[in-house]
Amino acid sequence: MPTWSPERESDAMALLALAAEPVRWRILQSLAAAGTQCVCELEPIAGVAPNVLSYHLKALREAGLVTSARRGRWIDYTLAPDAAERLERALPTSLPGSR
Amino acid sequence: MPTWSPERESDAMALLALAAEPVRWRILQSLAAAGTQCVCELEPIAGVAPNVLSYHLKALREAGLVTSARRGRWIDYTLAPDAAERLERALPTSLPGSR
DNA sequence: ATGACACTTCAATCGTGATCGAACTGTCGA
DNA sequence: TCGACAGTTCGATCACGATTGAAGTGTCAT
Repeated sequence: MPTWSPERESDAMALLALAAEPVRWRILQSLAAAGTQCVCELEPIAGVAPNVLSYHLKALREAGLVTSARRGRWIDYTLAPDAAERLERALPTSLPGSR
Repeated sequence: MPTWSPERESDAMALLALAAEPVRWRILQSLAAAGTQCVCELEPIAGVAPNVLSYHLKALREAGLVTSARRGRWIDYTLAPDAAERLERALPTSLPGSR
């Protein structure tokens, strides 16, 4: 079995669906640009209520696109190291040969 | 006016939403691999009824991701030349400086 | 000119995922 | 230990896009 497990098609679509949602798109973009940010910093960027933001952050977490760590009262979110690569590979136009 | 207009954020999300749908994802992937294909060739790949396929093809057409041309009874679909590039740029993790 | 074929369009229904409101957990300061 | 703060979770509702079924184009062969 390969050390690197290929993303299945359904995973690819799920990943793209995650990125296609406005709130999550902005979160990912902001994290990609700023590195690590706590939820309170993401809130104005996302432009939604805390519970809605939390809902989307959970989705991103469960997909492994972001990681979270508590720092006192706050919780910091960071883009997963392989997030960009996984998203690129999820595009239907990315040729399968090029990893 | 520029021949190439920058993709707005909302366009980026719309583009990703198009690619995130299973039927359209397969269409795009197949066209990216095979070049040009008529609807009857896409039908088994998409795995849906003709009218549903048509619905999705229309969405891709209106987004400029594919082009269509009638050839006798058949209609050929081709991936737009800039489709792959536009999709890559639509990812929230693609840095804005690199075009 | 008529029927078969290849595909599109339209109106109506259905499902899924995003949002809302409220309650809950965990952390810190006074 | 009490209250305020930072986030999360939960159940219910809503909205929107995908599907369905049927009717409508356009093209070719006979």
